[in-house]
Amino acid sequence: MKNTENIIAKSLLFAGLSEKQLAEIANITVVKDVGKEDTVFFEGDEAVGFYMMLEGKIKIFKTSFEGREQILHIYGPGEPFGEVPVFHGRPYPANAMSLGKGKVLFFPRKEFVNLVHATPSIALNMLAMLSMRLRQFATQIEHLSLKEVPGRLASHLLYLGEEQGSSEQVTLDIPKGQLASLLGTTPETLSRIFARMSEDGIIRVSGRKIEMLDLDRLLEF
Amino acid sequence: MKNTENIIAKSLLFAGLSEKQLAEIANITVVKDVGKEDTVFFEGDEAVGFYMMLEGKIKIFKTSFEGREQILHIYGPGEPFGEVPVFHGRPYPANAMSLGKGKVLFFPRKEFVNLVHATPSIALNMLAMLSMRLRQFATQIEHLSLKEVPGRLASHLLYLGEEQGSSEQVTLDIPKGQLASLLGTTPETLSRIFARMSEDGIIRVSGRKIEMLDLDRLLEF
DNA sequence: TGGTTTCCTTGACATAGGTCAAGTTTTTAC
DNA sequence: GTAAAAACTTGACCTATGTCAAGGAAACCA
Repeated sequence: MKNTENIIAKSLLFAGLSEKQLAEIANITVVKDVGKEDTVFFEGDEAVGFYMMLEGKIKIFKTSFEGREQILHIYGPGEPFGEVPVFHGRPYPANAMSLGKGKVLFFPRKEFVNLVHATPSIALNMLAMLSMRLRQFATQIEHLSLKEVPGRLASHLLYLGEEQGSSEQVTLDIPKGQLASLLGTTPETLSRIFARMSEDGIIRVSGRKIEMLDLDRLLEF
Repeated sequence: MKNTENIIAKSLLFAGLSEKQLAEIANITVVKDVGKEDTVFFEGDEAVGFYMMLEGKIKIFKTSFEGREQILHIYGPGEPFGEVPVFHGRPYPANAMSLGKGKVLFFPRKEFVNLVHATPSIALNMLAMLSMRLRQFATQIEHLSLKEVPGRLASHLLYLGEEQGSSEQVTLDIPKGQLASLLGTTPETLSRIFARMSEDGIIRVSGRKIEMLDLDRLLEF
């Protein structure tokens, strides 16, 4: 339970709260273990609350009738998910599935709404959180509509570079098939683009490690 | 100014507030006239506040390097826009351009943030607002990635049908070229799909009026 | 460690939809 | 009301990327 409170305290959502408030929050939550490929909720399920990742990774995604999948987000420790329906009472807009073994923290809707009413700074943090997500979505829409797959891949690699603090090499944190789904394409196409970029001397791929050999051309996409 | 307060009072964002609170809100705002194709803000501009549409329509959009455009939203009277940067201080994530003559209401950032701090129910309304937008974005991403253009058009027509309370005929509220940009395609492709659906007896198009002749097949997309 | 399952890659192929260009129609403005 | 501008349509063409299929590599499990 130490770990749980630690993650809550460090999360953006609950930043700036007092010890006492944090304890109150931890109090209304329930920890759940999730196994690999466990579904936490399905699109259309009634939303009884939202979650925060404690350990592991979760993907939020939509599925087409034919079975193709588009990942909307991948979240890790400290990041909330499934919070959208909390504020207007409709069902979950997408599916949530664990990418491996892990733990999630569940916040029951009613208790959390009370907490928000009583704690304005949570509301403001949540506003900041949702704003960031809207911004991310706007970028994702832009990329899907206006960029080709190589451009989306380049953006993602550069993003990983920033996140990992390296402009020379990055390590994919998800399987390539999942990356394809995040970029709105298929594993086959992604694989071909990795191959082409390698031939062109822009990157060098070995497993999940990617060396970025030519940042200029990567930026051009 | 009567009209202005009326629109504020009826907006979802300020629903449930007292007369006095509404007057306070109206007090910090400035009305601006916009002409056809006036830009209200550009992507990357520093966000000094946000807006609410009073009269007319505004499009929020991104542009690719080559000049193609993807519309993210089209808003009408009573709907706020440009509010995302208010809550985390970064620049506007997209462009806003008027689709015709109209009026917008400007809310300076600082004053509005104070108001939100002082009025928890505005924060909660805003959370509901942003949640709805996240949901819309999720749907838009789903459609861009997982549906073909005919499917996106069909969804849009059915959506207009609901909005206009008719399952037989709808009237486009924007030019077809703009609709193409909203659906993430080009005018040429959209035009062809209109033609094809007409040939197939699914719809009948005359100018901006569209008769939906075969709802079943429209739903199948 | 060996075997099985999952993941990734590559080839062949089909096609949705983008681009360029040339009308045609509709709208706008004087 | 007419001319100019904008919006829309249609044709020809091309390419990015999806699908199906099969082989290879890597990861996982007992």
